[in-house]
Amino acid sequence: MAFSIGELARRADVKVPTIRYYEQIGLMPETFRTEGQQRRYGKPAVARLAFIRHARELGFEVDAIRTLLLLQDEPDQPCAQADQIAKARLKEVDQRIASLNALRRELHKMIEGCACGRIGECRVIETLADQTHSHREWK
Amino acid sequence: MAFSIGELARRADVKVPTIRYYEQIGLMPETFRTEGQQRRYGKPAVARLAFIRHARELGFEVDAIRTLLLLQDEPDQPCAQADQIAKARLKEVDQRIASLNALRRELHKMIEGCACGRIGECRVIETLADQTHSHREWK
DNA sequence: CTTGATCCTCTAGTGACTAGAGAGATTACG
DNA sequence: CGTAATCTCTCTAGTCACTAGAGGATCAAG
Repeated sequence: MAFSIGELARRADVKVPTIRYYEQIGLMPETFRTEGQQRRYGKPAVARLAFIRHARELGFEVDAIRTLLLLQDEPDQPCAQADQIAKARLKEVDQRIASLNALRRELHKMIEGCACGRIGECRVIETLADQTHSHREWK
Repeated sequence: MAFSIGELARRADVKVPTIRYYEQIGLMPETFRTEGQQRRYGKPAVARLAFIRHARELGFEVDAIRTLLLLQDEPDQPCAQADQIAKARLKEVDQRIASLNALRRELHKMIEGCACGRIGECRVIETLADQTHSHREWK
């Protein structure tokens, strides 16, 4: 039922020291320990940790992830902030999807054009450079 | 025609020391200088820098960006590697889009549900946690 | 030709890990 | 039960991609 930090690392595909680091900065809660002070975890820790990993891979900062986890941790809190946080994240997510789609199209074109031996007119830079300043105001 | 590093920073929306840093690590080419050793840039620098900024925002590592810029810099190189690089990036981009879409749906649901005063069943974690290990093998 | 903004280099600090040392805990086998 | 192999513990230091600051030079406007 309860497993070690190494097992958790394997299950969530995150390195052991990273887990300890996440505990230190408060992303993962402090967990219970054995007599000899070794950490033991249950299944929820796997989901939470896997979530953090994915969110990081998607480029969210730890602070943003913290707020997302807060929504999860306290589902009964009044909507005001939660709604605001969710909306801000949504906006960011939409922008990222749009940018990635633009890049996707360009890469696709490059691969297509590749059939004839040369990359040819490569417009990767223009694709991403020309997205007229989409400043995200939340941090 | 030629402008300063501060002007470049404004146009590409990147901080001045970051530009110098990019030059140092070879993402931005060394540029010409004034008598007094101050850097001067032309328009292409703006596009390149804006591209780097966007790519970084999308979570690409500097090394990945370097390879993308290489495609741009040498459009006549034989297809073999270029094609491979483009394909690897495309795969990654597709995965990111998929993950972001999943997160998007969840956030949307949360905001919808918010109308009635509570967040209720929040499944943000499950959304991103359950994406069965999508190891990217390129670095 | 001065003055204030901008630029130079260099060193050091930040966030988010990642690696390593040295010591203690746990588990698996005989 | 003993002991060897394999974790795990804490702590310090290193990495990557910036970011900030000191101390001084240069530039452009008046």
